[in-house]
Formats: sequence, structure tokens, C-alpha cells
Amino acid sequence: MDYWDLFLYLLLWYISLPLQNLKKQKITIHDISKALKIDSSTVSRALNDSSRVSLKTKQKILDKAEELGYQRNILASNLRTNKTNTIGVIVPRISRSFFSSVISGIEDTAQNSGYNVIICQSFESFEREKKIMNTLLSNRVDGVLISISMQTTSFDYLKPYLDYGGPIVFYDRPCSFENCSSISVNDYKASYTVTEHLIQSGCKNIVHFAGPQIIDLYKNRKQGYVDAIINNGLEFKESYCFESKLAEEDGVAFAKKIISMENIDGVYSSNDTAAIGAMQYLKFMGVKIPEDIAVAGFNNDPISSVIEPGLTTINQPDFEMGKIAANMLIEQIKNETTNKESKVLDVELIIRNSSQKN
Amino acid sequence: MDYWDLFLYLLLWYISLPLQNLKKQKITIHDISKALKIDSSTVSRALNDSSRVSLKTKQKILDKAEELGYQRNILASNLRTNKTNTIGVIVPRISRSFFSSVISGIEDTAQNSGYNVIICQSFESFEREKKIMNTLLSNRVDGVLISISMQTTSFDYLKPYLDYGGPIVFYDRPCSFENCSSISVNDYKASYTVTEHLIQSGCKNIVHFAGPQIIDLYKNRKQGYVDAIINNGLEFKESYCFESKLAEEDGVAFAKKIISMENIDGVYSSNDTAAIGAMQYLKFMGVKIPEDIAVAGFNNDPISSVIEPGLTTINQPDFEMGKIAANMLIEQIKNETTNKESKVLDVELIIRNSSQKN
DNA sequence: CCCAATAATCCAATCGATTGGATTATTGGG
DNA sequence: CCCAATAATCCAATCGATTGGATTATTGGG
Repeated sequence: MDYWDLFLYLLLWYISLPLQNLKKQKITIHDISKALKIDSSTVSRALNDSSRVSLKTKQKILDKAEELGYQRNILASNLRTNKTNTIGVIVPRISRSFFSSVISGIEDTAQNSGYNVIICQSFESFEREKKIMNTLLSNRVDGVLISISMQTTSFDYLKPYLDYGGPIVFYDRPCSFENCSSISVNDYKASYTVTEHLIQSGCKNIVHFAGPQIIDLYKNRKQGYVDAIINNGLEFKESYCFESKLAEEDGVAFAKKIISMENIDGVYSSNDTAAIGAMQYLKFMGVKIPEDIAVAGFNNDPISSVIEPGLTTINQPDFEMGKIAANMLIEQIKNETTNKESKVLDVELIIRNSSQKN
Repeated sequence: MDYWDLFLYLLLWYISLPLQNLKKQKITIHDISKALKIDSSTVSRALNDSSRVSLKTKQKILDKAEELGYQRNILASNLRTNKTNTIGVIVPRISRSFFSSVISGIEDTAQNSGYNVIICQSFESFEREKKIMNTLLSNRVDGVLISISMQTTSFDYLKPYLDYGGPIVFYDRPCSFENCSSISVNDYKASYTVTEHLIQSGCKNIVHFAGPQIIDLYKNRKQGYVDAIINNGLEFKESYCFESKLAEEDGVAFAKKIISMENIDGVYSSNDTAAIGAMQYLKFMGVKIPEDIAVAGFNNDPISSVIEPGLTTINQPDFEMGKIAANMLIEQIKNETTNKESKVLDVELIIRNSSQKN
């Protein structure tokens, strides 16, 4: 008989094994409700500090919640209130220092306003961007901040989210779509300034590394370059413009072309990454910077101050842009309105040795 | 009478105004259910491709869902199934290139396995880390990947999440806590290798920029340095070890000290950031690298190949680490088990000019 | 001590999807 | 054509928190 007992005991133990690995049941308001014999609605109100609950009861409930280790189930709360207190951020790549600063700004503001942030990388892929937008909609984020990918030309994929009533704010790469707000820097003016700076430094034949022209941002940067060239009495040549995605390899490839062109004495790249690729190759080939060829970039990546010579570039208020973008979005979420608004921030020309011929 | 009609019309229009800004009601399975006179449970099963629904009905439901623009409400689904298909990632800073590569690896694996990723930055703050962990628990993420902050010494704040049954995997900065898995590189061995390389290159008095010694990772790196020094017949001096958070400014500050020490001929920094800060200052002061002082770092930041001379450093399999970490976590989520496992990856010494005296 | 006014608490429905079990419809062998 | 076996569909409860309205308890003036 003792053996039988032992057997039963072992059997029960064996059966219970898989259960030990299951997620423990979390404490809910109903547990508190039962423990105190107080209706769960009152518990809910107490936990939300409602004035409909007496101080005495509130304290009892809070104490019990603490004691049981209660943790509000946000999923249930969100479902009921139809809010998630979460904003989605779509970013081309977080590894670009510009974007990671913007994100820090966004997080800063969001946290102060009680919002969570979901960061998603599109890796400059349109397909990925569409998928992300879908996920964000499914997750019912309260708003979306987006910097579109270099491939994005159609914006229909944003429709479902807008129809749902979620606000969207474009940052860095603005685009005129429906009544969405946007925040960016004055790319045209910045570009004009850098180009003029190169000209004043003595450049006569300046090539331009342009980004994808389907993106307004890069179109504006190119236009700034074009106008500065023309307004300063130089001749604009389309053959001096190289379009690419501005990766480091693109810069290297363009540098090769430039060397074969022989008369080039200046480079203005739409970002630092490509500028640095070009500089590395030019230096490797014995071209003197800035004496033979002056170089300027855009973004003020940390790397631009480390390379030799230091790279002249444009510094953008990245952190601030993130803060403002988040503020604009949260404003719209709270007001449940969508009054279009386009903010444009000013930038700063950082002059280093790469551009100073004299 | 016509005026009255007009008045009524305007009144109705005015009343409806605020409604226009409200979020539109989304289509639910019940809308599909009503439209087709099919029970919502069948609709749900059809949308989940259950075998309990006939092909014909399934098609009808899918068509109607498409037609109405149905979008599954993930919140409701998650609440019911007690799963979120989301993993949380806590990272000190996304702007560090090492971490952004790890994240890319994590996202890659996660996406392939159907998981969403929430990225949260602790900015090396313990307080922030605790808050984030709380948010992740409240949001009931299915698992957490964490690289602890430089301030983290106590791990009690992880308890509630572990009690809840959520798995945690440490990456990059492992720590022996309960039965949590971890993945990291062989910091000790890497450190030993770099240090020995500096010695073989002719360095006799090598200082070490150490990270916070409360973090195992930095302890291991220091130990590798110490042992390499001793095993190669040099004298270890505690005064040659400078502890800091390894920011660029720290590197600059240490460089100042080094110059005043006069006999130093080598620097091994626990990260590239501080190494580069030091290099910049040393170069500025006219110290020749590597002839006067050889320098080596850790991480292989992009910047390390751009600075002159190129910085000798350790390349870690960052992207791979992210992939493996995510895989380990997802494995645990699926199996609902937590068998502790510590993976250690190997690294690669990248020799550039900053360390080659001869 | 009574009763109206106010405060505190409870009831019951709801958010949208999922799921075990019950019921109804269909199939096919005899 | 009948009926057992199987397929397809429906019923009803559930996940956990919230909320408008109903009910009960308390307060305080007379």
C-alpha cells in the first residue's frame, strides 16, 4: 500500500511538471476585489485615483495592490480605452548619428509626456516601410513619426492609418501628403550656403553628390547647389551631378570618376558618409585636400571631425528636431485634430579644413 | 419654413462637427459576422485559417474582410491569448555602432520569426533601466534582451518580470543572475591578445583605460590586460589603470595624464571612443602615434578606420550576436523553459597602424 | 430622530478576439 | 431512404480593465 501511495505521489508530481514552466497567473483587480470584498470597479477607480472613492478605501486598495504585487495589465486597459499611449517612429537607420540623435530627442519628449516609443528601422526599403506601417496600425499606436525611405514615392500605404484617425508627422524628409505636418531643416538654404562657401574658397568646378531625387529633401539640396553655382557666375553642368544613395562606396566610386575628369576642384556631398568615402579614396590616390580638391558634406557626423583634414559640413539641430516632432505629434493626438503645419529649422555651417583652399 | 429647415440643417452639421475628428470606428469581426450572418467565432477561425471552417466560408469571409478593410485588433487578440509576439530590447545607447549592429541582428531574426521588437535606450542610467523594465512588464512583452547599464549593480528589479514567467537574455554585458542565459564575446581573451600585440610591437609601459569595474565585461577586459602584462614579463602597476565610463572626454583627460607621466609608450583602451579621444589629444600635442605611443582600442567603430593612423582594435561579431541573442530568447519563449546557457563568441584582432611601432 | 443632499460603492455592460464544447448540416455506406 | 460518422457552424464564456448609471451609506440641517 505504501508503494501505491508513493506511486501516486510521483505520478502527481510528474503531471504537475509541465505546469511549473507555465507563466504564473498575474494578479488582477479581481484578486484585490476578492481579497477586500470590494467591487472591482471601485478597485479600478482607486488605482486610477478617482474622486469617487473615499480616501480610506483608496488606501486599503493601494496597500493590498502593493502587497499582492499587482501590475496593471496595459493590454486590457488599452483595449477598453482605445488608447495605447504609444507612438511609433519609423526611421531609415538608427546607426546614422543624425537619426539616433533625433530619436533621443523624440524619446525625451515622449517620456516627459507619458508616451512609450516604438522604434522601427526601414533600412531605406519601401517594402519594409509598408510592413512596419501595418504593424503600427495593428498595434493601434496613437501616432506615427516617419522619415520616409529613399525608395518611397507613393504614399497610399499611409491611408489606412490616417483613415483610422491616427496622426502622422514627417520629420527630416518632409513630403506634401494630405494634411500631415512635417518638420525639417532648410535644406535649400543650407545647401546654397555650403556651395557658396566652396566657391568663395576658390573652387571653380564643383561636383555634387546628390541623393535620390524622388525625395524632396535631396531635390532641395541639389537645387540649393544649382542656384548657388548659377548666382555666383559659374556654369551649371548636369554632368557634375552624381545621384546615388550616398553610401560610402558611392563616394569612392564618384571619387574615381572625379579623378578621371581632371579639372574638378571641389566636391559638395549631400551627406558626410559619401563625402568621407570620397576623401578616403582621394587621399589614397595622393590628391591633396583641400589644395587640389576641396570637400564639404552634410550632417556633421562625429566622424567628420576626426578625419583629416576635418570635413566642412552642415550641423543640424537633430536632438531639437526630435523633441519638436514629438511635441507636434502629441499635440495632435491630444487635440484629436490635424491642422497641417510645416516647421523648418535653421542649420549651421561648420567650416573645417577640408574646404579652405586659402 | 425654409429658414427653419436651413436652421435645422446647420444645427445638425454643427453638432456633427466634433465627431468628424473622432477616430473612426474600426471594422471588427462582428461587422463581418453581421454582414455575412455568420457567427463571429467562425469569422475568427476563418481569419486564423482554422481547419474547422470550410473553404467556401473561409473565402467568403476573407473577401468580406478585404472589402470592409478589416484590420485585426492586436490588443484584443493579445489580451485573450496572453501573448504579444513582441520582444523588448534594452540597450545602453543606439548611437554606438556596435549596439546598432546588434539591434539590426535582433530585428532580422525577430522579423523572420514573426516577432515585433521594442527598442529602449537606458542611456547608461540605472533609474531609466528600471523604468523601462517596468514598462515592458506592463506591456507584457514575451521576452527581454538586455545589455545592462554601466550603473547597474543590483538585479532585483528583474524579479517581477521573471516571476511573471518572462525570459530574459543578457547580451554583450553578461551577468550571473538567476538562471538567465547570456551571450557575449570572449572579452578576456580578446583583451589578452591586444595587450600581447602591443607588447610584441615593442611597448614596455602600457596604460589601460578600464570601464566601470562593477560590470563583468570591463572586469574581464582588465584582467586580460593584467595577465598579458604579467605573463610577458612586464610589471603590472595599478597606477597604469584609469577607470571611467570611456567617453571621448575621458580619453582626452587620460591623455593629459599620460603625457605628464613621460615614460608611457602604449595605450590599450576598453573601447574605441576613449581611444580616439586620447589619440586626438596626443596628436594635437605633437605626440607621434605609434612611434612615441602606440594605441589600441576595442569595438571596431567605423571611425577607427578613418582616423589617422588607423586604430588597431577588436572586431566583434555584432550582427551575429544580435541574431543569436534573439534566437536564444525566442527559443525560450516557445519552449516556455529557461535552461541557463552562456554563449561566448570569438573576436578578431584588427591590426592597423596605430599599434605598429616597427 | 427624520429626511434630503451628497458621498461612496456596486452592477452590468463593454472593448475585440479567441476557444472548448454543443448543436446542426452534410456525407456516404448499406 | 435511413442513420452513423464526420464536417461545419454556433453558443457562451473569457482575457482584465473601464465606465455610466443605479443603489446604498453617510452627513448634517431642522
